[in-house]
Amino acid sequence: MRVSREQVAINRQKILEAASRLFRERGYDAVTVADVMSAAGLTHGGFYGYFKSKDELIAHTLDHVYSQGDDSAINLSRYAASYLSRQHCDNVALGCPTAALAAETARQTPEARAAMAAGLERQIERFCAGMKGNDAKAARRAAIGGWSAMVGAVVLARLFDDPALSDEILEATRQWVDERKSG
Amino acid sequence: MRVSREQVAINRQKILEAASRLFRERGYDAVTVADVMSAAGLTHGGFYGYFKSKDELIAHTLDHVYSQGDDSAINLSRYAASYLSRQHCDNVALGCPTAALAAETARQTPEARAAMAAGLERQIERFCAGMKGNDAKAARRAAIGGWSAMVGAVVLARLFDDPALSDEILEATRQWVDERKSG
DNA sequence: TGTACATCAGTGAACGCGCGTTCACTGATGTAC
DNA sequence: TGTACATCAGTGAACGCGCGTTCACTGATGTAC
Repeated sequence: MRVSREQVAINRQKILEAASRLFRERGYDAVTVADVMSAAGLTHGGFYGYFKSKDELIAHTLDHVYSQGDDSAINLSRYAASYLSRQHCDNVALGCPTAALAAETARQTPEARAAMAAGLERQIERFCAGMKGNDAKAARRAAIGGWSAMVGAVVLARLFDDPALSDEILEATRQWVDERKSG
Repeated sequence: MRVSREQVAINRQKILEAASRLFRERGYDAVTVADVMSAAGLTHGGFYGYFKSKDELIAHTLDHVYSQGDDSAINLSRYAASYLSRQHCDNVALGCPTAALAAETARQTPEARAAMAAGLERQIERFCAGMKGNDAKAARRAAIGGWSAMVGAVVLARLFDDPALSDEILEATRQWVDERKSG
């Protein structure tokens, strides 16, 4: 059952979207090619018409997810407020791919690593662009330090079953990042 | 070939040590029971005399690795200096299990999650105990914020193939944590 | 515009492999006398 | 202390399952006239 070129393009996006959600939620290894195709409304056999291998899917999914959005400046404090929220912490599947997958991605193919590394560089640039003050070096330090703290805090907060402790990690880091900015 | 009780205790430690190294290095899924047993100098069949399942090994390994060391106070800045070093960043296998495995552990069994969560709580307590100043709340915030930043920075730094960028993440975060402390 | 044919996206069975786990067996250890 | 036997840690073959991947086939799409 051949489908139209248009549908092929749509299906490719569906596969990437499904993969992006599932990988964040369960990690690369726990998600099968059949899971992804099924979530995209297709059967597993068709997968290899779109990608050469599961490894290629992983790299393309990272390219895809980090290519969304623009390169506009981001205000660190404002970003931290939503990044370090319970909502984001609970929503792994649609949340930050870095917080969900960074450590695992470091063990994937060079292509996957490169895709995420490129996304991170862009993210840091956007934070830098959103910094106030005229000391460029200090701004970059604050961008990197703040971003590290956010990613680390969400990773740690997701480990606690006790919501009080989990919230404390998020809230303490949010305040700490803010204090730092005004210090 | 039965072995002595003493040897059994030694072998158990060897299995846990091997698992702890391999899991950090490759992640839980990429390490097989046979890999662990082989690294411990045994064959895979004997595994189930020590643990009920691979999942139980994961939880016990986390218990094991987080139970090493005492509950003494840690100075955040001093700790950051070694934690955010190239040496630690490069040595995943013997480095911080939190940086290597936190996100993946959040998707493991409740027992594994609990083991790591308990380790994190203890770690935060040790940082709190090492804080100067008499504002307990601010100390705790600094302990949590600093620890989040350290974990996040190592996770991010490990993604970059370019050592200059990787070093920048580590160094910027180290300075940022230090600035914060003196602010 | 219609028709005939080539193309090829999608299907689902099948393959091979490696994994976690089980098990019959071996032989050294531990125990009872 | 020595001897005889029971115990059980370790071995490696085997099992069943699920995975990534392949493939023959189907039938709708795209193309050429």
